[in-house]
Formats: sequence, structure tokens, C-alpha cells
Amino acid sequence: MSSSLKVTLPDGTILDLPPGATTLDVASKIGAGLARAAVAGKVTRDGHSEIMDLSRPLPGDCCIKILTKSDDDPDALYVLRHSTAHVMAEAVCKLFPETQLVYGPPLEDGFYYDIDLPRSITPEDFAAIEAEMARIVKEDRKFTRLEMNRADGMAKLAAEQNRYKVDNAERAEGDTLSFYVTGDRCGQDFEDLCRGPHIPSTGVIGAFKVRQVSGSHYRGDVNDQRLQRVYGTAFFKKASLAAHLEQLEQAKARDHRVIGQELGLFTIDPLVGSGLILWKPKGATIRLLLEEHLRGKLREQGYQPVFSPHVGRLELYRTSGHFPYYRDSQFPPLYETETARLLNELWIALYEADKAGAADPLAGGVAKLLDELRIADPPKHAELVADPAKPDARRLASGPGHAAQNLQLVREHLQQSDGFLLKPMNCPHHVRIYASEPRSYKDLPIRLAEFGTVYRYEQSGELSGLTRVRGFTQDDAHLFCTPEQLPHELDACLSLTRYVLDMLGLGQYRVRIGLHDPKDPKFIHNPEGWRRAEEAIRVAAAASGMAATEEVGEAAFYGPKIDFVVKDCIGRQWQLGTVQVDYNLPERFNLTYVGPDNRPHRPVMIHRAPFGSMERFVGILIEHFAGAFPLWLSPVQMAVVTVSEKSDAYAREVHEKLRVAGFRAELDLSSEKIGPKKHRHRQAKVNYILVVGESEAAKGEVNVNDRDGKTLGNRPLEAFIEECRRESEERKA
RNA sequence: GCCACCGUAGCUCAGUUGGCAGAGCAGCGGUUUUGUAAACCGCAGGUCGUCGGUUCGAAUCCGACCGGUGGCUCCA
Repeated sequence: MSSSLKVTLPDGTILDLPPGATTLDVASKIGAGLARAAVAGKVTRDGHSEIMDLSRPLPGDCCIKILTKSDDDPDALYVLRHSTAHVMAEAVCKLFPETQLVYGPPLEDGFYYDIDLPRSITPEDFAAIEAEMARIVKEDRKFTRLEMNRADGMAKLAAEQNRYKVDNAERAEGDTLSFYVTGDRCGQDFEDLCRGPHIPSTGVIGAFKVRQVSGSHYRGDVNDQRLQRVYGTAFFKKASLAAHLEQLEQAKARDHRVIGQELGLFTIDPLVGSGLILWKPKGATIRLLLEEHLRGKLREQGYQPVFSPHVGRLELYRTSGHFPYYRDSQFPPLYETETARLLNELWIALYEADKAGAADPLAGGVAKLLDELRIADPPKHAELVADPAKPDARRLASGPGHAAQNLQLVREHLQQSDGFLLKPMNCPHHVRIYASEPRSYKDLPIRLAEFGTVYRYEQSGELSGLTRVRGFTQDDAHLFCTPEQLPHELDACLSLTRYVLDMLGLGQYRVRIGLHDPKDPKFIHNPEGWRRAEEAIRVAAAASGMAATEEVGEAAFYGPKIDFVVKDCIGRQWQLGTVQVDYNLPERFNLTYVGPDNRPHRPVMIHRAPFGSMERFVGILIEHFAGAFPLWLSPVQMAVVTVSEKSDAYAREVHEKLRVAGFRAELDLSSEKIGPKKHRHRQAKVNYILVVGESEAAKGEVNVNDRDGKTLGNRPLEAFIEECRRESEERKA
């Protein structure tokens, strides 16, 4: 062990310090000002970085970056907010002594603390919590780290009788447990089991706010204890908090639900149903322009159009696996007859009894359904249920080992009378289009495209404007190809998805590789299929050069996927485009093509949707542009505004010429002054406002104004049309 | 679905301890003939989300439901 510690600073300087030196010692050695501003140290050793308390001894030779009171440094804010979470927790415990603390991490823009408290915390409590926090901050108490060996620590926690902390500690790594005391009077001041790091003292917290409270569940498990999650945020400087809150306010003005209402793009009507979008003409125009543009691209890339209906037989979805597995998020099935309903319920009950490994598949729920069937349809009941005197292979069998046979039997009876499902996905329909004729390897790849509307019964609490709905249209396509063609096709799908995002200037997306979780039964069991599909996905993502994160459990139930994820105006993340590889549905539907060897082969499927859902995409786009769409997408591109009635005739002429030239123009002959008229069209985000008065009429000109309030001056109408034509064709975002 | 909050005119909002339902903007009709962010006069617009309860009397208090917002959970 060396007698001194070598500490490398970000600029490359190496400092020698005595063993046991702390980050604060490093800061002090550099300068007293830095020591005052320091809040923690980011210590890097062996390529591994860790943020440490100012007062903790450095672990050995290392690189160090001193984190200071800077609202521009995410690391510094992370530490600050973690500490502020402790302060808030103390305040809540003081006000509500029966509070049990659970977990309080920092977030990207603040922090939360999960608490177990019988009484509901409401926004009215925030002022009292903040006042208590302000007191703690004013006392400028030191954060003191306390380490204990695991046994002592566990004993201490057991004495506190807080199951959550005991749980947390049990899951913590290492032989020691650490606690942080907010103050230096251990045993008296507030303390919490915590890994750290923390700011040196509460006085460092310059500004904070308790923002909201919501429900949560312990460890994210709906069956576990319900908790309250109190959210807050903190900054070093008051001005930063004010700026942050101001920014949140401004973000709200971009909200597509607000803009959609103001600009008359869409509406959601309770009488029609929650989560069902009514596209008004202006919103429909935007969507249609996007669809038309993509259709052109698809033609270029060899896609073929198809159309399929909004419903399909339940048998279709039993084959695909959609039914009954995801029936909680499907609209209820439409049954042809009461017998069909009961047989379907029976099939589901048998299916679930089998999954659950029930000893007797005909017991419990199944028996009850059979009783119902006996009353509703005695002949069908007789056909299904065995006479104990005469065993028969064509009857339902009790006892273990008959699950597959029973399921098959009910399914056969369902051929006579079944039910329908509002389609949750387009793929089963497209698969049947593929299967409708013999396919040769020479025909592959076959790319079937449809703007297909699907219906999913999302939980009521999930619905949100255009971004989470119950009926939406996917710019869907299914590609059927040979395994050899897969990499090339995947690559083309990824490029297309990136093309649409880049075209609209949506550059801030995250790429997520969704993989299946072998432990989760919701994924189709086909290890080899998953292996090949996930391999293909990884290779394609890597080849595209995009930085992607792999997330286990995020796959579709039939295959892994690459998702393009964007954030909305309040920071929520939404999946837009998606590209998925599927070895499973071709198997379930027994799809084939004839290969060069004159033998049948199994095709591979790609599911892909560059926009994802038209609803969600347009919602995100509204927020991206704050309603001010580029010329080519704008529902109202220009408004012709008269100075007075004297120019009405000329205004009509201008309006008509714009219309003939293919533009979407509005004519405003109202008898107001041009100030308020112009103001109104600017509010409506009309790209160009053309003021026409007597002088314009005399010269055949228009006076061009943009929606930002700038007057661009006069020019001949023809010249303006030409300018707009160019701008529109450029599709500048 | 769960927790919290919210629901008054098309929009934004006011409405006192329970006592006749209000404003601005938008709309419509006039007047004005207007030169770049708001001319004037008038009219109309309401089952105060719905249903039930308490009360002499409910937008207001209570309950249930519907719808919305934020979060949780979910998201094939």
C-alpha cells in the first residue's frame, strides 16, 4: 500500500494526498472557494464511477470530479434531490408520526418518497410539509453517514418494526448497512437506511417544492401494500426552481389535448366513448397528408396494399394466440348465440385450468359452465358430456391428461357457432391473406400494407388524449420473407422508420430493443424461434448504428422488437415506430412457401409500423410543432384577409387561385379591422396571412405576413404561390 | 382497474355562511368601410356532468355513477 493517495483531476493534474483523504480535502487543496461550493465527489476507479459524500475517505488512487452547487450538473442535482427526499420524509414523519417510510429515490427532474400512511396526503398538506422542510433546511443540519455490520444493522431495523426497511436492507448488497442521520445527534435526529450519497448539510438545499401525490404499490406489485408517493423537486438556486416551474407551465401550453381543442383538430366525446378519437376536418387533413406521403414511400419500396375488416372470428384469434390470452385488454367478444358464448367461456375455463395445472379439468368453473349449458342448450350439452355408462372419445373427459383433447373438442363444436372480436391487431388478417394462395420463394418477400384500425380496451386510468386510446390506426405492414432475406428487410424497415421521424424533425427519440422474458408465461413458448428472432433484431439494430438499450420483458408476445420512443410535453415516454421479428405466427398458422427444392418452407414475418399509431403520432407531432405545422402538413396554409369590403372581390379571386394551385386557404371577409383579423389567424397557426386591400388589388399583389407576426412584404400573387409550392415540396419541418 | 384532485355557456373563468345563474372571448344581427394584437350597439347561448339524498330552499352539503387530469399498475 502506498503511503500517499494519487488523485487525478479532470484537467489531468495529479494531486498527492495522505491516505484517508476525502473529497473535501481534495477540494480544499485546490481552493477554498471550491471547498465551499462542493457538494460531493464523483470518483472513478478501474473504469467504475461512484458519487461519494464529501466527507468519505477516498478508496485509493482515483480520478475525481468535484460536484458543486450547480443546477446545470445532473450529478449534483441527483445528490441534492436525494437529500431533499430525506428532508421531505422527515417533514412528513414529523407531521404524521404514524408514517412508515418505504423508498425515496431521485428522479430526472426531482424525487419522490413512497410512504405507508393510512391517512391520505392531499395537496392541502403540501404547505405544511414545505414549511417543516424549510425549518430543517434553515437548521443547516449535517448529513452524517453511519455504517454498521449487517447483523447489527438488521437488528436495529427489526427494532424499528418497518417491514419495508427490513426488506430493503435484505436486498442491499455488501456486508455493511449504511444509515444517514440528518444531523449529528445519532439516535435523536431523523435517520434513514440509505446507501447515499448526500450533500454535506441541509442548508445546501436552495429551493424545493412538493409537487404532487399519487398512489403506488410496494415493489410495483398491485397485490402488495398500497402506498402514497409524494413527489417534489429541488434546486441549488431559487431562480432555477422558478425557471423549472415556468418551463412546466409553458410545456402545458404545448399539450396536444389543449392545442387539439383550440385548433379544432380532434375531439373525444363521452357519448361515443372514452379513448375513441373523432378526427375533425383539420386534424383529419394532417393525418391524411402523413398517410399519403407514407403510401408513396411504400409503393417505392414494393409494398402491396391490402384492406381487412375491423372484426374477425374468435377462432382466428385462438389460432394466433390473441384470444383469450389478452382478453382483459380487448373489447368484450361478440357472440353469435348464447351457446357460442357458453362454449367460448368453457374453452377459456378449460384453457386456464390446464395452464393452472388443475387436477380435474372438469371441476370448478368448468362444471358451473356445463350446468349453464345444460339449461341453455340441452342437446349441445348432451353432445359434449359423457354418459357415465357409455364412455366415448368424442365427449369431454375428466381426470388429468385430457386437456388438449377437451380443448380440441370444444373448439370443434365452436366451428358451428362462434363469436367475433374487434381486432386488437392486424396481423392475423394479413396472415390469412398470405395463406390465401400458394406462395413461391420467387414471390418473397411479400409486403402487405394497410392503415389498419385496431381496438384495445385500455384501462380507464391509462387513457390520455391521442397518445393512449382504445381505437387507433396503425400504419401497419407485415412482411413475409425467407430467413435469408430477413436482415435486408429488417434494415429497410428501420431506415423507413428513421426516415419518417427525421423528416418531421423528431430527432429526440430513444431506441429500445424489447426482448422476451423466458420466465414470463405471456410469451409464446418457442426458445429456438426467440433465439433466432432476437439475434436478427440485435444484428439489425447494430448494423443501423443506432444506440439502443435492451429491455427484457418488453417484447411483443410473439416476437422481439425495436421501438422508437419519444417524450411528450410533460416528459412521458411513448412508443411510436416499431419493427418486430416473428417466428411464431407463421408457425401457429402453418404458413409456407415453396422453395427452390420444391418443398414447403416456413416464412419469417416482420411486423412494422413507422408511425406506430396515427393517433399517437399526430398527438406527438402537435406537441412537437406546438400546433404550428410546416406548410406541407398545415390544415390551413394561408388566410386571405381583406382590409375592407371594397377588396372582397379581389380577395375571392386570390382565394380561388390559391385553391386551384392546390393550397388549403381560408377566406376572411369579416368586417373587422385587420389587426384583430390577423391576430385570430395567427392564433390559429395559419402559416401565411395574406392581407389584401385596394393597393394590392390594383397591382395583383398580396401582402404576406407570417404567423409569428412578421410582415414579409408585398409580392405578386403568382410569386407567392411559387414560393409556397417550393416550401411545401421541401417538406421542411 | 387503483389512489388523489377536478367537472358552471363552444372556450377561459367568477359565483359570499345553502336564498332569482354571471363575465370576457367565440357565435349571430345591425352600425362602421376600416392598413397589421382587440370599433360600437344589440341578441342568443345553461338539466351548474348524471342520478339520488339532506333541506322550506342545493351550483353550493352528503352518496353513487359518468367524464377529465396527474401518478400507480398495464401496454399483444
